[in-house]
Amino acid sequence: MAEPKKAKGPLTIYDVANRAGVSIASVSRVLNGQGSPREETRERVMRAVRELSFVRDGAARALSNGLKEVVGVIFRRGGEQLLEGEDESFLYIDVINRGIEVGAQRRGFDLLISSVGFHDDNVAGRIAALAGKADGLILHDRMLSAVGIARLADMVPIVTLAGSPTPASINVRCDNEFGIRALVRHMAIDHGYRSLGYVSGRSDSPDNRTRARAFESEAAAGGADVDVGPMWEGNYSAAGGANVIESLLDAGKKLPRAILCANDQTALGVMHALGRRGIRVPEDVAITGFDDVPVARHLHPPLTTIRQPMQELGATAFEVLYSRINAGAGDADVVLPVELIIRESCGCGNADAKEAK
Amino acid sequence: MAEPKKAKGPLTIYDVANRAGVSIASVSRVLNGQGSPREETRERVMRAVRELSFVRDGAARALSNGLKEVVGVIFRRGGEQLLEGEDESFLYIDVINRGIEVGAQRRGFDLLISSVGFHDDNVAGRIAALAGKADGLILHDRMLSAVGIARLADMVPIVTLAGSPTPASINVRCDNEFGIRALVRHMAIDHGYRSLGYVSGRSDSPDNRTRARAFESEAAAGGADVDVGPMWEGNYSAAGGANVIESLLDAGKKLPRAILCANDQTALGVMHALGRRGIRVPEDVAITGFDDVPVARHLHPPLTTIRQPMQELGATAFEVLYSRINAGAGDADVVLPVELIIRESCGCGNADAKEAK
DNA sequence: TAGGGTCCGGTAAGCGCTTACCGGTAAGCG
DNA sequence: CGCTTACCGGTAAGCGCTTACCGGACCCTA
Repeated sequence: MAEPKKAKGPLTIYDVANRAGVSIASVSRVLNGQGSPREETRERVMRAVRELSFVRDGAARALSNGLKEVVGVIFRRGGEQLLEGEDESFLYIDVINRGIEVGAQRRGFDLLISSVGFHDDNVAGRIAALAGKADGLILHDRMLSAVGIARLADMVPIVTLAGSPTPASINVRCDNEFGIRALVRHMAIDHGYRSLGYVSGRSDSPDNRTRARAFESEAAAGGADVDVGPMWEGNYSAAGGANVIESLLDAGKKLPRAILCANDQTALGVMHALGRRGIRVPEDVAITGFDDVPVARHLHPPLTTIRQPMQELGATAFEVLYSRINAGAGDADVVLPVELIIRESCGCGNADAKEAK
Repeated sequence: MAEPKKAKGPLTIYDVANRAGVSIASVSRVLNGQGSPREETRERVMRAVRELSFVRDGAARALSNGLKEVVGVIFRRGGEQLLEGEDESFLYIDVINRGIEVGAQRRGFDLLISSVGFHDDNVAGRIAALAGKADGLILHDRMLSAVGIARLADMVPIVTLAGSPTPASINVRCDNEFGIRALVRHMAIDHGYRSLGYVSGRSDSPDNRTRARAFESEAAAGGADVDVGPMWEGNYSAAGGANVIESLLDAGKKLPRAILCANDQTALGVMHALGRRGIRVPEDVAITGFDDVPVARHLHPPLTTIRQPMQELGATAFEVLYSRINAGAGDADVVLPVELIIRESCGCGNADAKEAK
């Protein structure tokens, strides 16, 4: 009864070596494709591995190699409402994360994800813990201040998404400026709307600041009237967008002919609020979004928006990080192109033909 | 120039010990809250940690502790179209994953995620690799056969989602049967529809089989006519749902008064197809979904469906896995309750009042 | 003041793997 | 037939951390 079957306990490379009648070094070499083991040796090892269904322990490999083959991704989750099925913020981040994952897979990396709640204290601690488990980190928008990033950065390589580059980190984003300008031109020139509004995102978001600035500058260039100001401040959420409309209307303001929204979620909220007040889209007020999240095409009317290549954004973020991990250099600010997606909320006729799959 | 600042290279516990003038054991003890270090010792260690912004290496800890504090999640991603912004399957899995993540966080675990494409070979290899990096695995629907699971299971603890329990693994799912029966009753009894159809999901999915069976049995109990058969076979995707309708119509079949769909995605496709043929929902044909993904409420008309507590499903899956990891036992089949969400696609009047946030 | 009990904190082993290094065997050559 | 060269494969060190074990310092009691 001392050793009838096995000592159990997770298998190690020693068990495999025993079974195959070789040394652990040989097992390791075969498994890594290093050196040039004799054909017979390889066979025996592989057979033993198969028979025992052995898998090397990732932690031990990481420790020995100095490479975990894991990248951490960290982002904020909605709010308290998370558990009530709220959809805020869901899509956008998840789509990007999938892009990261696809990119990572190509290099044999896996994604370690971790979210923090809006009111979490000790965000830095959570991030640091993640850093210890990964070879590099990808931070979504607004996770950490520049100094926070700097401190982190001499622990592990950092890439931020939709943030701003810092001396210590690389940033990946889409061409916000081009997108907004295209939207403004479509509204002001193609449709001839003379009054425009912009429902902003969170005011501390770099993406949002760029968008707002581009909006004002392009609208001015087009000679359109512009509505901005504190009443137009949203927060990237549907509720935020709805609020802006509600308070504008409650204050007796007249809405502009067309409203650009900081992102699709906001546009969704805006359209809901408009609907509740009996204001028609696009007949009374034209609406546009930004992002082209999957749901955008299912809204009523389908949302005209800017498509961010979200998957690619993620994949690129990973690739950039990967080369950093391997001591590679590269640009500090990577910008991906966007595309104008015309549907109906801007006032264009039924675009089903173009949208049909 | 031999050691002006530091030898660089990632910090270790030795660097901290040096700086604090104590031994590595003390550093470790302070960091883990083990033993009872003198106040002064604790202070010095903490200060050194802060000054160096030191973070323990996760791999080394994992190796030493025999606990990685990581759970792996694996799922299939859509298809080739992934990169074209297709939304198939997105929501459902992502929402569950977030639930897992929230649950994991409570225990100090992180999520290691990995997807496999539909046509990937070597799925087992990918899963095994993941297993090596995690303390346990959560598998989404249809990742592995029962024998595959059995083999995996003596490597790490396994929990499946929406699958079937096996001797070696635990399964977590929602109460499909109850949900479908509630839907059928609502359609057959409350609305009095006498002919019903069911557009199925993938035929190899346990969830789908249960739903189909419940549909037939409850419809029979209600004395309604039932349309089933090979022409009604979908695959959980919007395209699949649309196809069913197209081919039914092309074959000159008459549609039943109400159609239940295996999930919301399918319902979405069905509604699109119906719309293209000029068939009104719910006036001509009533439609229902299953899942209540976030987009369901934004469809036209808003979709009547069954709400799965998706976040909770995920959180529960984690919790179950966690207790397994800690040698705990527990039920092999965990079932969570569902809820009937009545909106308008079933023929009920505008339900905005109930749905308004 | 000596013996015994408490606490702290240091030393060192070991977690499972990779790999530098080295010794042994076989093949090649003169 | 003896020596060189090549090629495998084994031994052991070390990755960064946790913790069992042990010894020293200090305090209390007799």
